[in-house]
Amino acid sequence: MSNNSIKNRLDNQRLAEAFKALSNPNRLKIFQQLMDCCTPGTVCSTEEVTKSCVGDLGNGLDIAPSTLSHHIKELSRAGLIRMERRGQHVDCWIDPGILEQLSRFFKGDPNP
Amino acid sequence: MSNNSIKNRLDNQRLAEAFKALSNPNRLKIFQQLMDCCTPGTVCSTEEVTKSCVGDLGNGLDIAPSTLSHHIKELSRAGLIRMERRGQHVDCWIDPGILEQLSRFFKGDPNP
DNA sequence: ACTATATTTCGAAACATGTCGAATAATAGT
DNA sequence: ACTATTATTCGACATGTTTCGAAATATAGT
Repeated sequence: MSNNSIKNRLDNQRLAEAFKALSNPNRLKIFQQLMDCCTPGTVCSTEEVTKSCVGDLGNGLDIAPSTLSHHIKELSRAGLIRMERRGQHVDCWIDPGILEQLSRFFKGDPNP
Repeated sequence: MSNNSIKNRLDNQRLAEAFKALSNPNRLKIFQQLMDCCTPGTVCSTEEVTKSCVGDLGNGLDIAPSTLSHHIKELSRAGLIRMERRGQHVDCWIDPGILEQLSRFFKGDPNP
């Protein structure tokens, strides 16, 4: 079976990694915060808000900065979010397309 | 935000557990097999097929029966699948509604 | 009762994860 | 250069997960 025929399709391994990234309550909260504040492909901080996404995403989580950094890196390695340095800060946003792909997986679509 | 806080934490917890259940490649394969063979709410084995779902779900996974049993229990504890004994076998099927709920989560719909 | 098949429970070993604090790097503004 | 802010890396420790094999349980058919 050529289950990799379509490039955009998430195979078993990549899917499992995405779910693993979301399996930690703190990481899931970070992801949800990004879902709330960022439309896919758009950087979280607008022009007038110069705060860093990384720092902001720790609000209400009660974890050390090193732990926050680690979680965000995990989300990035799993392909769920993107990050880019912007001065002192590092902006984060949800990978464009990943929400659609994961949503379709649970619909049982043969072409996620 | 005060009563939402508790509600969100519970939702967050339950969601994280669902994703954790799907974070293991073998468990994900089991779940996908159930997605393929079972429509939600319908027992996998039809009248003429008297095979057990639990035993069948181990096909092609190369894991010990005890490991398979453990994984299926995890999927059940996470609320992703249902199981019921039927004679010697234990039938498994996907929890009706869970696919819709998870699909909607990634669409950002405000839905329990 | 005995046997065969299907599934679960238990104990254990190897490995992975979440978390922290301390140290380090990157950048901006004095 | 110095300092402040932000974010990352590192080492460490406690806890959790994956997996197995052996033993136990459940059920059906003889």
